[in-house]
Amino acid sequence: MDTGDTYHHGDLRRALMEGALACIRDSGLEGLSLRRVASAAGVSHTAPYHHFESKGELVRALGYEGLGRLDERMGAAEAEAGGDPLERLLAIGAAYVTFAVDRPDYYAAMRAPEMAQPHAGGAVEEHGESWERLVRAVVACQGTGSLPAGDPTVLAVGMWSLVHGLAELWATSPIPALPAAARGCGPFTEAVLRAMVRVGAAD
Amino acid sequence: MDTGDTYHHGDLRRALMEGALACIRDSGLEGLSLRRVASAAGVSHTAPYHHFESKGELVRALGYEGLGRLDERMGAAEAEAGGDPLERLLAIGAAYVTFAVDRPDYYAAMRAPEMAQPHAGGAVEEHGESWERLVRAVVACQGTGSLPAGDPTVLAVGMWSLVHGLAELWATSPIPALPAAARGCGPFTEAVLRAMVRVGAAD
DNA sequence: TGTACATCAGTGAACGCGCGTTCACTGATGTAC
DNA sequence: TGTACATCAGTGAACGCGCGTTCACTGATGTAC
Repeated sequence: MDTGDTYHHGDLRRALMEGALACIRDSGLEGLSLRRVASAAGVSHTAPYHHFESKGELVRALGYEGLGRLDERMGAAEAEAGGDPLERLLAIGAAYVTFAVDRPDYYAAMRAPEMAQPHAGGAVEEHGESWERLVRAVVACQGTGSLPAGDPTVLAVGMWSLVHGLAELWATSPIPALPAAARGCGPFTEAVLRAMVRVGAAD
Repeated sequence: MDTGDTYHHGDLRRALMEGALACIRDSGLEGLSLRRVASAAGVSHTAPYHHFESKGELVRALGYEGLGRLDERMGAAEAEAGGDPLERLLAIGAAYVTFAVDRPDYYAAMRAPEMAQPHAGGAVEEHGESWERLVRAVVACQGTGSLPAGDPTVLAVGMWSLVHGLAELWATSPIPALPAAARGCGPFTEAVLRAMVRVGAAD
């Protein structure tokens, strides 16, 4: 009960990851330091090395976890959206932006330089499942004619860029300055996505 | 001729900025250090303080210069595109992506945390001229019916997000991994923009 | 159930690093008379 | 054209900082017999 609190910590690995996320939330990815994380977990600054080979490995662990969470959110949103392919596509996109906005900690870790380390090939490959989910959704839309025919990966890149950029703009805060964004991130995102997807329509 | 090379340097301020850009190109924004830049310019590491109050001011100088260059490029592309509003809009967007891809140094500086410093309100405000250029282009498209009616800022945010995200994806290198991107950044970007702008069209 | 021992998960001291920044300085340049 | 002087733009030594990482260590835990 004396040393029990810190020694043979229940799950220090987990605690370190949560602490690191909090640290990123507070001071950004560049403010993340192993020493800070360790001290936040109430542990000496060398203790993390029993759970992560290096700082980079911690970041990578967070990044991969984030990728997983993101894909879960996208999957859940897609399922909730019902049967219409375009609605499903929009739901996926909106989920991406929402995730990035309310989990900036994971989002930052996912895009950390350390994530490019293991094998160059990079993010699309890491985002493998999500990317395939997106392509599938685009193809489905093409099937019902709600998106024009043609190379689906080109449209998928467009959609990916759109939500990625939107998330980025929210994060760096120019968007909240817009009057139209007063309705909040979710609704505004949906408005933008719908507007973009209707572009060129006869209306 | 002896000390002439370094002492009362022709234009050390400029040399430092160029050195800093090179440093960012080589090792990214987080690899930028005043000491490295100074030594690359062949000058003691305290010399920069006669030209910049702090490291942050250097970064900000680069950022604002980058914003200017970007807007010039967008303006030139727009003018070259001729009279059709949609072509002009596409040219603006393509110029954004191209700039980000071939001047990653400026692009990084523009999005540096130091740029948020002066007044919260942020990037859209800094991007003031470019943002207005974009909105004008969108309104023109709505005028000729090549974009649907409605709040032009929503569409402008969509376009901005699209090119911003596309630039980001090129930079973090998932895009080059796509087979469709083999044709190169410029043509691929144009294909994506055209595809997105045709979404929903009767085709 | 006890004992011996390997392993695990902590500790604190120490290392070397590059960094931004301050300081007192000095030599070159430009200007007023 | 000369001289005196202010200013400008460099210099090198020094500061303190937080960082990642290594090291030898120690006490707790789990396991084999």
